[in-house]
Amino acid sequence: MKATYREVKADILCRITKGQWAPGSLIPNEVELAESYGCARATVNRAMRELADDGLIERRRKAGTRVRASPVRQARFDIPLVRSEIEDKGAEYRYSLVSRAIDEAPGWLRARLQLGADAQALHLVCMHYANGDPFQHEDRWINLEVLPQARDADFTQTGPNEWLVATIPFSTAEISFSAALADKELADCLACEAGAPVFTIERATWFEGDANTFVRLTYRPGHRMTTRY
Amino acid sequence: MKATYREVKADILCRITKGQWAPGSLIPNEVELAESYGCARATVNRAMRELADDGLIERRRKAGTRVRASPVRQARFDIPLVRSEIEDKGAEYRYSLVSRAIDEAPGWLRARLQLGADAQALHLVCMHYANGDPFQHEDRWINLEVLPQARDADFTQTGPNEWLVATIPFSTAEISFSAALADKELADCLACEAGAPVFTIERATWFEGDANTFVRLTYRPGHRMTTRY
DNA sequence: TAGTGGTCTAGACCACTAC
DNA sequence: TAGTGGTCTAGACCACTAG
Repeated sequence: MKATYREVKADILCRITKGQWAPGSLIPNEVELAESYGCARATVNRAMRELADDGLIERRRKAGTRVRASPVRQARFDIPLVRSEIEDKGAEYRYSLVSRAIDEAPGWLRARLQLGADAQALHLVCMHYANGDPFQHEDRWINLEVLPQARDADFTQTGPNEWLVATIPFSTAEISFSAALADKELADCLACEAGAPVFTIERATWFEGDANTFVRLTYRPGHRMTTRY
Repeated sequence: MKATYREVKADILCRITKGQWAPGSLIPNEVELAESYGCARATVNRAMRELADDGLIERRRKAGTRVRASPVRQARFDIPLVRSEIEDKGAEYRYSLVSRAIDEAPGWLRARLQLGADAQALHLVCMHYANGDPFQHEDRWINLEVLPQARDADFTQTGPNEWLVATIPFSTAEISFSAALADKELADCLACEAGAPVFTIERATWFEGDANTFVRLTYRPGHRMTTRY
């Protein structure tokens, strides 16, 4: 009795996993549960809301709450700065600038970021090392129309990622994961063979409607992103 | 005045993105915010709690609430059933069983799932098609010690995924994304060339401490997982 | 030890929607 | 239109922890 919302949540979860409340079936309403747990309705509400957020149950006004027929599995990944990713493993982080150039944004980039016809972009290629071993290759474009100060920033000592995090408070992003082949240049940087399969993350970010940067991060062969739920 | 928690959340988010509250800086406490928004403290609390869940702020009792210095970017992916993934695109789903065998679990699988030395496993290879085109290759192992009924299940018409979802109410999982090369067999199934880079998802699931299944899902070349935040 | 967030309550009103 | 979840309130007490 006098259960906390955590206890209520755990108990409901338990009943679902044990099969007591089968997939698709209706769960008692909040008032009934509050009575049976001896707590306030708000407490049950919070427990149920979190379960709904976790994708385990489905709630609809008037229709009540049901156990999801096929639970929506959600994987949640943290996308840290490379520096933290490496240092958290206890490895030593090193950064290096491979190349820097200012150019008109190529067509595919203009399309992807919805840029104007003659948009100027800063193109950086960088490498991130863990204990001296190639860890991640970074191919970055920065929109100079929106971030003209990037032109004068020094990217020889620290990566553009850290500069951007400090410069842009927050932004929305589109992120995608895929597999690619290492071409000759990438293979040289990552110290692997050309034709090796590599895991890549692409991310485009916008701030107040304007695209400010696009980056393709390529990990050394064999890299995995792992999570639990 | 009389703001809802959504309005409070939006306003705080706005102040952070606009740079009014810089990364690392202290945010007014709940009581102060409640007064300035003209709402109850619980309303501010809910807004702040959600922002903390989203990784934008950090809260500690007594120390107060701060804007995260480097926001933990979190990407959330839905991992749907392949069937839904395909049908949601408006494509026609088709399933096909490639092979079925019962064997001792190989060493790597026993290690990965912490199985006993002579564990029996059902090994299934399946294909999922979208509008007739190869979409996903499924290489699945089911632990027969825990799920002996899988031995008699019919996997010629529907995939093991749907059977498992119906059989196991809920389970914990470890999921990982990586890149691989298509070998000859995979290439034949996916109608691509051997040596093509492919995106793979591996998932192991446990129910009450016992591993019940391991699956490697391989998508056709060019597949992307995308999300926004 | 004092200040902050974490949680609970009892009650209220509202918004949606299945019937 | 009635039943269900969604949200807000004013107040209370508790748990943690920085100083």
